[in-house]
Amino acid sequence: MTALTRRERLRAELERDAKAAARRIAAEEGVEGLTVAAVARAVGVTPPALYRYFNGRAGLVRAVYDDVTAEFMDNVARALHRQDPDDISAQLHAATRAVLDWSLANKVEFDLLMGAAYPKIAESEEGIPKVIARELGGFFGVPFARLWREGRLTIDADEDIDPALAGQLRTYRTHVGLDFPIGVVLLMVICWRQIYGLLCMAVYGHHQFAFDDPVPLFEHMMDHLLGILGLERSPGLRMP
Amino acid sequence: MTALTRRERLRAELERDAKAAARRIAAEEGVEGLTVAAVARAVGVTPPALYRYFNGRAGLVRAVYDDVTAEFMDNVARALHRQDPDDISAQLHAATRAVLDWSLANKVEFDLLMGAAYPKIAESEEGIPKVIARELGGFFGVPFARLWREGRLTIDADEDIDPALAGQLRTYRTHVGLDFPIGVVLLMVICWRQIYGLLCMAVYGHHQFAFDDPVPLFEHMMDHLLGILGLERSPGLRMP
DNA sequence: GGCACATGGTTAATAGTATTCACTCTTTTA
DNA sequence: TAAAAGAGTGAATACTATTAACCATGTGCC
Repeated sequence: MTALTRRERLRAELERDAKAAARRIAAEEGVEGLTVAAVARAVGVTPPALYRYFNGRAGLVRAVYDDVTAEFMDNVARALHRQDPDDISAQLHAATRAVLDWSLANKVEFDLLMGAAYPKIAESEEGIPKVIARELGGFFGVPFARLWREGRLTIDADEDIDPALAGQLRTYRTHVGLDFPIGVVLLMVICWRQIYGLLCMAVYGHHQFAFDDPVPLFEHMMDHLLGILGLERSPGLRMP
Repeated sequence: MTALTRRERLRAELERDAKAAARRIAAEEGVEGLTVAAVARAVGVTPPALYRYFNGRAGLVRAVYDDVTAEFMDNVARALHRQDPDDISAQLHAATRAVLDWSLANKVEFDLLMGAAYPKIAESEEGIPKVIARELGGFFGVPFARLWREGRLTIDADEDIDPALAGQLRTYRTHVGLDFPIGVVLLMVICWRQIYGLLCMAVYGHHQFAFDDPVPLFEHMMDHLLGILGLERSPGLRMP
């Protein structure tokens, strides 16, 4: 049973409302518009009251970050699991497209997760939960691992990789907790580099004067990336 | 002769000092730390005085943006012109490396030029000078044009490019004012996508837990990009 | 030279922000 | 039921931007 006292219930409600207000304000006004006073107004209390719930302004930003991270992960995971479990091409395509769509629909949040606001959060006292890199690496790492097991990837041999780079690739592999040659990790990074560049172009509006709609570039890139992995665009791709 | 009145001289000096202080403060404290009050303190006047020089806080940010843009352009141009004028590989390599080095040494400024702060500036009343896209496109566009003229590029034929994408590529080509097939533009964008992704990874510290030093990844990427262009790493590369 | 005007600074005032502290009212608990 | 704990408020401090009124001084003209 919900053996919640009246106080606990009210507290949970206000915390929920405040988080929701913070997310909405951040999305509408940008992170710099996310102020303690604005959230207090939105939930109908005075600013000092929120200090019983959050660690000041930084705590509000952090709360939004945690919310947004969960939403993002969920989004990508659902896009991936919407595909045929044996259709790796569709899985990678859909997951990547989900990243693009979410990022475009949530530019402020993208900035928090992967942009300029990220380093500040990472350097905060709480830091970034290790889970994230592992989980996100996992989304893409698992299909890559399968492609490798099935012998479909053409990868560089360990000894052909610059030792400095190889060390970094091993660190990354350890972090996401997967077990395949660092040549596979290198392939993942090569793909991510391009995806991330396209995301930043689209979200930050760089070159927007020409590439107003990022989808044509995205689809062209996906064809290229799937090609690198020995795959083709899947006819069974399921978009939401 | 410098027929400057005392007043004009003092004004020029204060403007110069204020701009320098603004740049320093932004670099040290981040753009959010760049306040009218802080600059006023640094140059020894009261905050309202700066309103005779800048359009408030937004004007200060804009002044820093303009300064930084000029510095960035100059940096890339000098790295490029330091190379043998016939060594396209060295030119592209050096210019790209200059972009990376400058971005890492000036993370806040990078954010202003190509990151989250960029859209706000682009949407301000003054907008972004058209010159920039043209100039930056030119740095890389000119070597690409030469490679194409020399018949060294393998590019997609116009009719093999998705019409939606082709239209965007034509817009881009018009904007930078160069004259080659859109397949060449596509190659440029493919390269930029990867460079930009690597820059954002390095500057924003994404995946920093593993890729603390971005240079190994950068050099690996350059080998790949030069390969796409039918080039090899130049032995004559001159680094500063 | 002296006078009028333009320039560029000041102070004061308004309004917004974060944050801490002391206090009070309410709820919980012993 | 009385003590303790919790959660809000109001006041105070210290920042921030920005505008307005004001004043001193430099500039240019007669």
